[in-house]
Amino acid sequence: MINPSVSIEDYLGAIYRLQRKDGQPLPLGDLQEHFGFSPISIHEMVQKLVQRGLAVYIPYKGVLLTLTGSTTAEALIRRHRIWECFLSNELAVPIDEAHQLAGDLEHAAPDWITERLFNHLGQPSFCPHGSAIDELTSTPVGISIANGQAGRTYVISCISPENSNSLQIAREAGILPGSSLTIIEKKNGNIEIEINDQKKQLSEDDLAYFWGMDMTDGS
Amino acid sequence: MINPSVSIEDYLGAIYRLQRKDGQPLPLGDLQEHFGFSPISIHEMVQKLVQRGLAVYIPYKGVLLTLTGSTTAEALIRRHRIWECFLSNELAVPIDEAHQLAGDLEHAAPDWITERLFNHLGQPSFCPHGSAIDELTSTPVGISIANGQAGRTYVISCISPENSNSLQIAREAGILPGSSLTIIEKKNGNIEIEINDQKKQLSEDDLAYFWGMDMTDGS
DNA sequence: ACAAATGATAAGGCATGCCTTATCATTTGT
DNA sequence: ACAAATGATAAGGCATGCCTTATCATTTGT
Repeated sequence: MINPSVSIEDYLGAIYRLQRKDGQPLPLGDLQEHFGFSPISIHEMVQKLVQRGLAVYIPYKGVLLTLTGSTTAEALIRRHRIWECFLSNELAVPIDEAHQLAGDLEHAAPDWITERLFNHLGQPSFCPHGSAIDELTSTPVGISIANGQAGRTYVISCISPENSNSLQIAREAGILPGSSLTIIEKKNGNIEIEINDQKKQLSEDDLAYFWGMDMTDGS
Repeated sequence: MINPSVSIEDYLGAIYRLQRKDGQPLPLGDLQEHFGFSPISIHEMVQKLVQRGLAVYIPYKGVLLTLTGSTTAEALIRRHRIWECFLSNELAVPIDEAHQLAGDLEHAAPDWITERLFNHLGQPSFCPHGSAIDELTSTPVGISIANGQAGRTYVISCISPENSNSLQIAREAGILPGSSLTIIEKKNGNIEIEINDQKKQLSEDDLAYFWGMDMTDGS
């Protein structure tokens, strides 16, 4: 409790990231999908969070973080994003690998070290995939590219939600915050885009991870 | 084995650092003193190293690392020292805290990341307490200050062996590699020194951790 | 409204890395 | 050479975070 274990921290982070903005409890099924553990293991760990006063569990509904849980999760995610900045900006690690490694480093480095790192990095505002470091709960800027219109060009603001899958897709497609992305054509679940002067086909589901602002002239 | 656990790595590192240069086995008592675990736990873990082909155990004598064990330990210690450089040089973390934190980070970051960090840092030759990064087995330069002579001035080359105790003493006394240290007087186990224009009293045992070269004029 | 789907929970298991207690073997000092 | 000190090892325990199997409760869709 005083020192949450790595597992406890991972659960806190997952709940924080997966939670609904409307304050509704997060179904355990969502956590199960996220971690790939058995429902019983998820249930056990949630009970531990409850015991430690980090979460509240409403049977048949889901989990909610308490204020303590939420605060702890925020500190964790802040550490996570600062490490991502370091790995990406200073060591040129691709964003999907940076995300994964930050998941280990965030547990190893205490807050005060991470704050020094934050200053060392020049107090960046955003992590490499575009999430804000100081306003964790801010919603993505613009619209999801899956909802974009053919013929329009969008400047990517962020990749959200941040997970191994979305960041791997981003790396493979070469789409980063700041990239200009043009929608060429949409047809039955697939979208043809132009990015970095290259034409690509991506599924609507994959493009839902990308958020951006319409930068087409006159719009 | 393919992925040694944190504990296994810690044992490898400890054995490598504590091992005799003459190739004699390291008594388990030394490991016990280092970790503060029970003799049985030490014995159990050593058996695990043996099972994994990382060490050889000679009953009533001690442990020896195999080639694999030695190589793995060297990679670990190299990672350790590179992280120490980062924490000390870039984030201005005191060397004793850097040592401790590096003990966590070394397990979290894989070799390839650490190599990028090494390059990012400008391929430093020495870690903050003066141990070589590329020649792990090199013996300290000069003599141990505990064996120094009154009236002589030494430039500190390194603090060895590197452990929480020695590095904490170094930080508290303000002694770092590169520091000039003058021995004022030696009397019954205590040594009076001048460092950074300040006079201090340290025990012979504590000063044994510091190594340096005699820089007195004309010597 | 009721069956089917989903969720909760009890019981028991496993690996890891620690622990204590107790017994037996070897080495060491005088 | 023999007692005392040290080391080895067996047996059993504990917390953590996973697992499977099985049973019971609630919610959901039609």
